[in-house]
Amino acid sequence: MRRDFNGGLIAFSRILKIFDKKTGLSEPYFHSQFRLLCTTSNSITTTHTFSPLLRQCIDERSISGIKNIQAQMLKSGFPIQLSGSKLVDASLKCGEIGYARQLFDGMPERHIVTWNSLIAYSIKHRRSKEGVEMYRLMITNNVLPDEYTLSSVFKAFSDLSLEKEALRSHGLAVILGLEVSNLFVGSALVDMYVKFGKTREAKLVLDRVDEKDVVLITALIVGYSQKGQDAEAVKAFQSMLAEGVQPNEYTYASVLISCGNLKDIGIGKLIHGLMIKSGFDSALGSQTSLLTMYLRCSLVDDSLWVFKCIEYPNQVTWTSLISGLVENSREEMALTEFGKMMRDSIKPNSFTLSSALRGCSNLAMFEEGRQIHGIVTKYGFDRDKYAGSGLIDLYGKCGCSDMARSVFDTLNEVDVISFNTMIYSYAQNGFGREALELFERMINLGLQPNDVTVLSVLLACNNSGLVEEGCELFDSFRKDKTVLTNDHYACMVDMLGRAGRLEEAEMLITEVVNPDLVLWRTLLSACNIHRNVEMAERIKRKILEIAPGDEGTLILMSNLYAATGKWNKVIEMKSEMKEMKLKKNPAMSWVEVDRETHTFMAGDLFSHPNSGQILETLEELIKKAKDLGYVEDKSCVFQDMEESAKERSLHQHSEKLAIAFAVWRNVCGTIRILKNLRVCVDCHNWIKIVSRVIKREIICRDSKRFHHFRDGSCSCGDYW
DNA sequence: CTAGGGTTAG
Repeated sequence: MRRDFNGGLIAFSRILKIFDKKTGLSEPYFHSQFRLLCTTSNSITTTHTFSPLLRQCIDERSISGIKNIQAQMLKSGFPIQLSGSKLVDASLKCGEIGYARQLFDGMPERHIVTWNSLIAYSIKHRRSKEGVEMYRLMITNNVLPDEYTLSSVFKAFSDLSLEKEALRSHGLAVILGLEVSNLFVGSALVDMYVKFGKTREAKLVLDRVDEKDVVLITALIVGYSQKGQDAEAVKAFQSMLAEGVQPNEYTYASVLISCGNLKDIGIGKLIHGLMIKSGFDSALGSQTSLLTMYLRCSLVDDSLWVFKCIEYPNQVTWTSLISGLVENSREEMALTEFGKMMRDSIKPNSFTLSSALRGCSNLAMFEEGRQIHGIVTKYGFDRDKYAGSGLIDLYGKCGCSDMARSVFDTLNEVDVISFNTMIYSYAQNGFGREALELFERMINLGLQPNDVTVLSVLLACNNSGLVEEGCELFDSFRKDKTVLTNDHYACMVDMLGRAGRLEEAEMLITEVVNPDLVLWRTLLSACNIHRNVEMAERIKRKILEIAPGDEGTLILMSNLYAATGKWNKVIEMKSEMKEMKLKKNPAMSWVEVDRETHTFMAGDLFSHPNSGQILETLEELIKKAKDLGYVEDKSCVFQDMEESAKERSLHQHSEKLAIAFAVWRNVCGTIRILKNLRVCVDCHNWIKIVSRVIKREIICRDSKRFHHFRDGSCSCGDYW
């Protein structure tokens, strides 16, 4: 025993010299540690006697058992602090941090393991604040942190964004030599800098660590991947292989996400191969990332194959599949998979629900979307901003901006994206004033608008004929040095162009560095509306330089020539289109009746099973509309034909067929139809009157926006 | 007796 004391003394004084020099810690620290060494070496027999009993208490999670043992310890004359760390550890393992803390506070001397246990437990159980407070207490009590303390406390610093304190403790790790020699400390540091968003610092730490292992390198790869430095992530992965460190499921899980972001299917498939070879292709986390990678690269079939191989997909796996399918325009399949997920009793989260909702809104599936709204409510995500923006998007795209607004108003937290979604809902439904009001509120709340906000606001002005407001806003955005894209310019060109300010619109395009097809075509379409053949021909030449034989351009020109009676030019355009083997997109409309979608094509009177009843209803509707003053507007027939044939062709437009069908099926409430093209003037006039005839609201979503027809007028104010 | 990394997102 004496020798032990001496050995301990020598060792401690040696350490003390080093510490003194580097940390300035004082003698009392040395004495306290030394006394602890003596007492713990005395008490070994005691703790050993109680160890099996404590283990039993832990197994049974019995805190009363622990208190029993504590009482016995006291009775046998041993002060708690001698075996306190065991009791603290056992209490923590029973989940009783309160009692552990009570024990801890009653100990006049605490072994470092006791400190570490409490700190680690607090941080692991989302009580980082308490963990850090303990850590500070430890320092002020002159207990020097060790590798265990540091590797847990760094996580708390990143949780609480305590960057300054983190740097001080990093310094301590450097002084103690733990940064380079202990992998736990090293990877905790790398992870911390990653969470602070400082991948450069993380890399510097990694470089200093003596012998790198898979966890350390993976922590860095995760950082690159999450910060969008995807090329760096792949590079780190490659150098890891070169150094002979074997990746594991965590490594694959994150590097594959970067491959997906890079859309680098070559390296993605190579890594898939490595995964199979090393057997990590059966780990759920890496399988999920593999699935995501294939979906990001638009290889839907490969991703479905991966999914089929997964035995027990979890919430994240399903969510990844559903959102990826929606992203790849496979909405129907996404909704089917969502149904399967629910049948498998896998709980959805707000990501799952917002993806499923996006699937519905892309297809304007109102009823299906309402069902999912029910699920949102059931799982308590009604006020969640992710699920909420899915709902706002759904109701916006189904033409119900008031319902969208009531969702928006109940959210418990709003951010730029919730505002954007709501402003866009107003914009596409033509509620410009409401959109602008919301935009102002967003600014007052101090939220920084992004490119989507700017586009939504301009679109709102455009769709409501608020040309002056739109121009003013656009000027202010330009002055603010907001980054304006071609989409923003296209919106302005459309706004000015449709208002007949064609020269101004053309001037605006000259500002754009790289004017694209859409921009010119927008202007061309404005020329079409205002029958400006001279300008249109000029624009047409410009477009055909960028995109020879552009289909949309030829169609627009042909329509313009038709509208101005230049039939020989029309024939010229048509033959050119024929030569290019171009066919006009057929005009189509959809209507959902009893959760079933029916499709109608212009001029197609016979393919629907109920075409007889539909035509009968249509004739009746046209007759009643005529009684209220409907007259065919033949200016939108772009073919050279007899007047009566023109009328017949107008009567066969797809939206008229769809509405007739909905009326025949006696759809209750609002009739909602969808169109792939813009609604024509004649149909617009007709639907306005029909809404009065049937005393029902008709909402029509065309390729650009919504029209709400009610009691003889339309929400667009005849401006679209 | 105490310690480190991952996958879903409007």
